[in-house]
Amino acid sequence: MAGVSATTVSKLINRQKSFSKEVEARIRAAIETLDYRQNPAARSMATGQTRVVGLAVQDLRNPHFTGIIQGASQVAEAQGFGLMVVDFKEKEQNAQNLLSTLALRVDGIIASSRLPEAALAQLQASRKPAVLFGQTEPGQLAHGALPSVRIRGYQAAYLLGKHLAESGRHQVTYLSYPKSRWDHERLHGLRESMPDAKIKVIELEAQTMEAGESIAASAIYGADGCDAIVCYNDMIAIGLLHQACALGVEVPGQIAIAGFDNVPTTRFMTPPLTTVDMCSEEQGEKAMELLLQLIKTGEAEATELQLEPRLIVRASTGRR
Amino acid sequence: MAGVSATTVSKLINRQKSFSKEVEARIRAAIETLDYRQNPAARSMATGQTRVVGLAVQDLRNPHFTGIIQGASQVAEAQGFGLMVVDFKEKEQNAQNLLSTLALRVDGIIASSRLPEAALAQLQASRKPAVLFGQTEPGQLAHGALPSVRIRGYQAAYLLGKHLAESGRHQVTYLSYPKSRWDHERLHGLRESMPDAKIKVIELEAQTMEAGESIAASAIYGADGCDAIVCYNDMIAIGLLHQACALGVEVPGQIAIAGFDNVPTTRFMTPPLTTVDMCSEEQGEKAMELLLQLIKTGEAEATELQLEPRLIVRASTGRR
DNA sequence: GTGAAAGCGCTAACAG
DNA sequence: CTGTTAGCGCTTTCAC
Repeated sequence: MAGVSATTVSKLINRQKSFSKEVEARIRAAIETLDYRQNPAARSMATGQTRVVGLAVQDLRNPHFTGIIQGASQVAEAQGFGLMVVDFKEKEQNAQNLLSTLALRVDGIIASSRLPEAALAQLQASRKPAVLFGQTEPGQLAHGALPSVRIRGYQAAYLLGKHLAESGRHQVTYLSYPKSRWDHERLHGLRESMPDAKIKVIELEAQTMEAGESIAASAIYGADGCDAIVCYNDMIAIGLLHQACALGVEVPGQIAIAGFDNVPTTRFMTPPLTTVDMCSEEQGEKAMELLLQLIKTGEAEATELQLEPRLIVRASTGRR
Repeated sequence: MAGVSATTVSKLINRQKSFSKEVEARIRAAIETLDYRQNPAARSMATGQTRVVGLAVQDLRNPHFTGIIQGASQVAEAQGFGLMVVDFKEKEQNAQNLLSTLALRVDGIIASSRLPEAALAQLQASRKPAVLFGQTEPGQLAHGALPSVRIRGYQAAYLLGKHLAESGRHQVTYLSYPKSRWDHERLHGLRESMPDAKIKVIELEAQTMEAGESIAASAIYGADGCDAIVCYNDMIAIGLLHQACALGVEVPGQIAIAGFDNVPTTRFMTPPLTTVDMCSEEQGEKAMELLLQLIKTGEAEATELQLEPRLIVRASTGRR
């Protein structure tokens, strides 16, 4: 040690008081030469804070969620917080256990509003700072008390539906993923934006490219005169589009195809996929900003942020 | 409290000794009713272990790395370890700071062998258990002392080159990403597998779909009779393929296109992309298994694992 | 402006 | 088999 007590060093590091130039210099020098670093575990025990936040998503493999992680990670890093990521893979059980273990290690949690009800309830009960992200209508979520960054699925679907209607599509099939709490709003928005269209719904078990691929034939040929297929998300749409081409179906000539999320690869499909940007990265950023504010100050200015979905029109829904 | 000392509870929880049925029952009951959970920070301070591991990748947005995270996350979770993810975004500075902060919070680190040299050196010097993943030739890495899960880029490229040669391609362009330490081996393997081909190299600044897209025209028209383009990775290949189609170039009729990594979307491109599977998920799994072994036992059976790349032939390199 | 003492919740070493 | 005694490395009163 070079001259002072541990207390003083602690205060300096945590910017708590002011110091004589001389002492400060001496301490900094010592820190430098000893390459001293705080021990986070000890600090945590003393303060009760970990400077780590948790992020729970339902599927690491979906670029939409990767985008959210990216955004959140950026902000956390800038503010000196670590990030623990958990993928609960749509499993009820999983989610609760993972979340409660996670909660012990972090100062706050960002989680998908699509977590199982029970997990959300538990999260709220835990009294840890927590922010939800994802698609919800104001007041719709049972655990509405949790702060959230939301983006309206209804609105997103409405924009898309209107675009399809204007391009002269009337026989629409919606590839639904009913396991998701976000699914219903998308269908709802679609219906209201296309009052003159006939909308058929096919329910999918999975939200993957493979699911879109294997449902393709029956989706395309299953309804007479089907001229548009809207998918629950871009993953499904990518699989569907691919298989449609393989079947020799013309897109958009015969059928228009669209999804949600604006996953980066959609732009590179042939034809490029029309989609609705759900602001993946921004959701992550805003959620993290809100959470950190909550952690630091105990309160947040706004406890609900709403982002606006943006329709991204590409060739897959062009006029025929 | 219900009857015993803290020590006893600690021992029970950590399965250190055996107990009378009666005491065990009483403790379990108390734990249940109090909903008691260990405080990880306190535990960490006492033991010096955090039960968290760190994972550093260079680009969260590339599904190849997402796959690695996925694999690692799976294994960590199964063994009760948390995972902190860090994306150093190819930035030298970033990597060192992030890594040293990370090191304080975790019991061990899995990192890309493509980290900047300085960061690798620091990692090795830190004496934390660490495992590298990625492409390296045996003994090639300067910091070869670090345990690693490797997959031979040379081999991967060799397989691909041989396939191209057999499909009658002779004028090959390699879209190189020289910033990556993995780049050179790929070119090398390509050259040796295609001794009769003329290989032109174009160096890229980025390893993104956009980079592939914007280089497309000059890559395709820049070399007389170019009949195949191999990309440093699938991201570049996806962008290139897309733009090639947009330019009206026939793939594979006029030009064959291929990449590396076997990113999930490659199968869904039109035409589907030929690529080499670099075992993303398995890399993550194996690396985590190795690391956890290292953490728990201090030693590992094998300190170097080698995975075998698999050539995935798809339509983008079909015969013309 | 600086330091001494106490304690955060746990585990480890040693008794009994 | 169970309890006692000491810390782990930091922050936090509260004096000086």
